[in-house]
Amino acid sequence: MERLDDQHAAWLARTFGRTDYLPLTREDAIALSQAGIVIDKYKGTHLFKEGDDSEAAFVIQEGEVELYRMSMNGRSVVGRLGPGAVVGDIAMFQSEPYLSSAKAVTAVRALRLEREALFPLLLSRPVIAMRWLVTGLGQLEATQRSLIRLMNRTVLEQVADLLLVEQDRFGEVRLSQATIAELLGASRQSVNEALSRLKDAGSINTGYRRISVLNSQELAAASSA
Amino acid sequence: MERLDDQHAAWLARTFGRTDYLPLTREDAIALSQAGIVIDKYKGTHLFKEGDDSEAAFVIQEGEVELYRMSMNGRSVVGRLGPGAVVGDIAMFQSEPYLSSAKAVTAVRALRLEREALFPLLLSRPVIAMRWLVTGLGQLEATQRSLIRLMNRTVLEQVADLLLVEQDRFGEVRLSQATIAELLGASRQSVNEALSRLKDAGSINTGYRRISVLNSQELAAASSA
DNA sequence: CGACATTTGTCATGTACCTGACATTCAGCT
DNA sequence: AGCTGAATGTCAGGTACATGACAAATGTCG
Repeated sequence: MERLDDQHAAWLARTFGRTDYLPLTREDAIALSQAGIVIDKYKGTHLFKEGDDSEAAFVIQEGEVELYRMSMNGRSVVGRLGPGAVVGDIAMFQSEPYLSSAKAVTAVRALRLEREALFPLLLSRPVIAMRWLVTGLGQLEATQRSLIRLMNRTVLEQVADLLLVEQDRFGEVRLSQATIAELLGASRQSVNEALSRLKDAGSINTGYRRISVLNSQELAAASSA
Repeated sequence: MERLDDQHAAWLARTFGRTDYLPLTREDAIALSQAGIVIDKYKGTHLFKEGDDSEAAFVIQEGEVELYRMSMNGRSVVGRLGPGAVVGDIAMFQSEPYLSSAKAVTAVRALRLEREALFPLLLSRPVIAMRWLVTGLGQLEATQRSLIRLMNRTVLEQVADLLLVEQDRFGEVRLSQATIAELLGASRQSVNEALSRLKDAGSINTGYRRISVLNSQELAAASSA
């Protein structure tokens, strides 16, 4: 059990709000991991839903979570979050119901932190509080980027920008065109057309649920960032 | 001088990341106000510009600040922030240059906190760190709302939503149509048309640089939130 | 008070994008 | 292998919105 804790703590120190200037001590990391419980969610299930009482926040450890909100005109995806990110904290700190839903798009493992356990922890462990702050501000930055991506831009430019941001270290983006369309609030047809054009220009290559970036320079130019 | 400090401290306790569950002691508030210096900015001047080295963060005390980014297609406004809000912290915590510009749209008074002073303060005063976190998450929430407002919505719906969020306690919004258009990333003409329609429907009244909300219910319906 | 700047109201034209519909291709499963 | 659901590719028609160009109204300042 001790060994498992250590492993978990090391993981947290590496990924949760990672900064070079805020080292997380072993004690800190263990305190964090012991303040919550690890939960597993199957693909497609919800961590929480819009309107639920915000009892807990979640630190994602494995998998990907989609934050979205429903409205009369369908779903609006606010963001997709991976390991190291925090979800559900906004509503919890504001003592209001969750304002968006969080769904596991893959199998997800997360650390669930109840309000009652988290607050004392943050107040007694400043480094954890700072790290939490850093992850939050990281999300704020990403959301600002999404905003900018949408404003004053054609679908072609939006797609180019999204591909640049979303590509992994192999230059690949593993999303269906329908998903990309949802992230951008555009129609799948428009995304398809944009991708075709980028492909014709030689900037990318497309496949089934896979897009590979061939020329970042050209893409950046096409995004008119 | 003591009295001035007290006054300042009381102000900070009231407005900065205000929560009912995290009381800011007088010592905390004074420590915060003494960690930085108060600066004044004339209308139209910049607190910082995109690309500048991120040396400091600012807590707005009076006035309004506009956060925006330039691109090939013109300005994209990320947000407008008033008293109690924090700007410039994202870049500072990430040790990167500012990624957006902050301009005073009115005369602005702000508390300027250098990186070197702020970090020790946050690490030694957990309540301040938590409050900082709360303001950050509040901004994240507002930005998510902006995102949702833009996605899958017509200009009419966007305008209706904006008016609901932006109205003061007298039901008034003091923005020019051009400014609203910029906030939404739409054209002034479209905003004008949307406002005309809402006015015809009796939901609002319009004047020079002023819009008064007459019927929030109808507006909410028109926003299809 | 009158001159000027800002803001609002309205038109005409072009186009990017959405909706809906359908054929084709791909991946996973038995 | 063959079947099935999911994802991609493509077309036609309609529309919301951008752009550009003015006129009218409102505020501001000498």
